[in-house]
Amino acid sequence: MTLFFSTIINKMDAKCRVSVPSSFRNSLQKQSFKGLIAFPSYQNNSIDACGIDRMESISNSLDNSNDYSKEEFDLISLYFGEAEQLPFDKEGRIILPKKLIQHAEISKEVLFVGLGPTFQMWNPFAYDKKKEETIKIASKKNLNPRLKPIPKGI
Amino acid sequence: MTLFFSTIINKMDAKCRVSVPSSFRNSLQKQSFKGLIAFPSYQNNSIDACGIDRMESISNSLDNSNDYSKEEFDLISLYFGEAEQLPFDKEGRIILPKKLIQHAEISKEVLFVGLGPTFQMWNPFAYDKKKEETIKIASKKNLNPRLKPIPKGI
DNA sequence: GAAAATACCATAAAATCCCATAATATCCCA
DNA sequence: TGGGATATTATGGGATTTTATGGTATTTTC
Repeated sequence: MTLFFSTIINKMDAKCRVSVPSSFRNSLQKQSFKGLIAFPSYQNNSIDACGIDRMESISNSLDNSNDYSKEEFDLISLYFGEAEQLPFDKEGRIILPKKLIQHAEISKEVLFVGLGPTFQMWNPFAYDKKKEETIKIASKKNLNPRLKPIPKGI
Repeated sequence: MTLFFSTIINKMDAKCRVSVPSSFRNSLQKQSFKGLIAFPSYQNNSIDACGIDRMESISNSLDNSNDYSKEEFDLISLYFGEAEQLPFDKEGRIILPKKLIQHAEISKEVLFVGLGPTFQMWNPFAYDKKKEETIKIASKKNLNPRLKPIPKGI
């Protein structure tokens, strides 16, 4: 299983090319499609992304399970429709499509943030704002990042 | 299951390299990612760390669970973003990123302390202070290490 | 043929490898 | 059990490779 961590900012050039951070790239390169799958997040101005492996397992799970609600099914279907398959060039860059750039309001810099099995791309400024908000809400509601018990006991 | 014990101090060099104590290293080397995952602790100026196996287990339980509110999920996502995946070099060292060095106020020496399924990295001075405080409070409240927690509000 | 997309090349900075050494720890056998 | 032989650590520094980022050339598309 591939997990994505950390936060990295890279530059987007005039051709809309961005280096995918090497720590992300290396695991994506090992998958059957050498690149990433990206879609506009429906929750905020960011781009959701993952490797083809995850898309395949989601697809399998959808195909084999009746436990998804109609609403979930519809949402996932929407995601498939809006997904873009972005291959790496020789240097490990992708080309960001205009639709996604507009959705995330990206201009010169792209912030990559790992979320475990997936990651996101942001306008760095927007990410900072989101981060502050998250912390504000968490402290107001007295949440902490302590995870609920881990089932297997690792 | 891997457990980390004991306290070891190692030197950090000019390239920010630190040897991970061999007793910690051996179990981490056996996991799918040869290295460790490190986060800034939200409770104090230390660095929390564990192996990839633990992260995979946490990630799986998150991915399959509906028990988290959106706010909790956002907060946990933040922590994934602040985590760093630090691979061993051939000598069994990691390179500490500046962000983590600053968070833990580390300069030349790194104290590793095992906490069972996880471990921490500290500035040795800060750890001594924390240790003293912990002992002071425990003796005042006459606490003892035991298996079951003492009910809150005592 | 013009515009867009893609491949190819170049470079500085950073990360990583590789080797060397000294200090420990561990082994092994009398 | 002792103590020399061997292996493993921890640590340092130079050499090499990778990464991020440009730019130019070539191919594709309509």
